[in-house]
Amino acid sequence: MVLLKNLPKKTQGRKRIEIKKLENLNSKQVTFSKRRAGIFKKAAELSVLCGADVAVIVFSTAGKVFCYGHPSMDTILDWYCSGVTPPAVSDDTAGDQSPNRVPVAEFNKDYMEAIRELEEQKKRVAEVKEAAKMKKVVMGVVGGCDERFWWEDESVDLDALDVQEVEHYLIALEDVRKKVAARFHEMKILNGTLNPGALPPIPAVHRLCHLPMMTNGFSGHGGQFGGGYHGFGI
Amino acid sequence: MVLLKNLPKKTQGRKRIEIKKLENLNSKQVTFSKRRAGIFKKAAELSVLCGADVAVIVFSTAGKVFCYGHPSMDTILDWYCSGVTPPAVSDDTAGDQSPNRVPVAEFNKDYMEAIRELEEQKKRVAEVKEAAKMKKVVMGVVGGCDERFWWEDESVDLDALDVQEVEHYLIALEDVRKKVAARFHEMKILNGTLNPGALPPIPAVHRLCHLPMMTNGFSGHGGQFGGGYHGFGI
DNA sequence: ACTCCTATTTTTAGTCT
DNA sequence: GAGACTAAAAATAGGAG
Repeated sequence: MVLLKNLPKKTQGRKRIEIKKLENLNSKQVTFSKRRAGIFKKAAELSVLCGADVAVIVFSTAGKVFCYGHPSMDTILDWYCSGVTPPAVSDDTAGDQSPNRVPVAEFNKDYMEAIRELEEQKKRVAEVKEAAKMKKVVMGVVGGCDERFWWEDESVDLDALDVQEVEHYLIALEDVRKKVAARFHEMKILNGTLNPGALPPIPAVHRLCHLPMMTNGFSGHGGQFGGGYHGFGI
Repeated sequence: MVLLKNLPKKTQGRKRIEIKKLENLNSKQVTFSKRRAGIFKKAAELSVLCGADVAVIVFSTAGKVFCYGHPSMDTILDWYCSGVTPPAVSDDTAGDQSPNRVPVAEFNKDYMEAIRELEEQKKRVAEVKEAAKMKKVVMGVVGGCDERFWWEDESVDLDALDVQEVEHYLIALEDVRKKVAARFHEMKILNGTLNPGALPPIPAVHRLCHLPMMTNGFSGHGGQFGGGYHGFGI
């Protein structure tokens, strides 16, 4: 048995609305923000819960773009556009047939694959080649292991590197930053605490779906952590 | 005053779940279906309510693809990928700045050149890998901090960190990146490669390629939900 | 535009068919 | 898998700061 008092209502609460174009500019903007955040959150949850890979792109009427992608926008669009079958997961359902794919446009599949492979190779070269140097420099900032190593004597001095080395270094570094940033964004989205536009965006990749030749792609598939998000206010 | 009888509950109703990978295959599939539908519905509602243009791509773990797009998948991806500016629309909200759109030039890297470069890189990879192995071996012998290159996916488990830790990590990284970027810029200037003041040091954070464009945002949706949808089982 | 609030609507986890 | 059902969880409209 519960006795319910007739308390005065503080707000009228949520109201049902019809799903039709909102005419009021302000409420349209507010709704856009709220629901956009809602969709990104749902997308992130879907990817975590079900191991699904998801991309969401939203254009506001003002033409501003917002997107979310796991493991990254780049990866999903690559898969989608190229018709490449994404890697199956171990606990995959058996008896899966080839995915029905919707080729977005004509493009050169071989070219895309070559580019992707090339970028991967480049990345590996850059990472491995600059490994020790990179670690040294980063350790200086991040701190951590204070052991001394054999390579510490050769002080990693940025001045000692040539332009190309520094550039490689920078590219690898940017890649790491992307991974961490992506993970950070995803965590915030899952957290529901995301403040759109407040954080540095994940650099997206140049890609053409319909044009004959593809991008030089700084491809760099966002990495295994994914979940990139960027946007710029409504 | 309301008297509530203690009726026997027919089901236990919805239960709270943690947002983490679902281990049970069946419930994962069911959840995938339900939530996927939920996201598509939300996307459609967003586009109707706010006149937004939206695309959603979902890959199941089985590699099957599902997507929704308004006005169409192709349109959204074209806009997103190419940076083409869609026609403006009267309905457009004021105050749109149509900011620095990055031209998508630089796209027609020649296929042959890409292949050739790929071969070159492949050759280098072998030797660089060898060098890396040696370094690792030496590191192992030296002992102490037995971590591998910290930025390798295996050695830094971002999933194991909480939001604050990742944020800290990110800040530190960004710091390093800035230093390297500054050095890079300086070198290029010294090199004569770059005219002083010509460009900001590192585009990283500004390197978005698909910058805001005007949407045509035509809301003359055929039905309540425009957009296309297709998909075929999990 | 963003945060906080709360009443209400909407979604969905679990179960059965 | 796909539907139907229920009750609890989550999202959100509207208002205030």
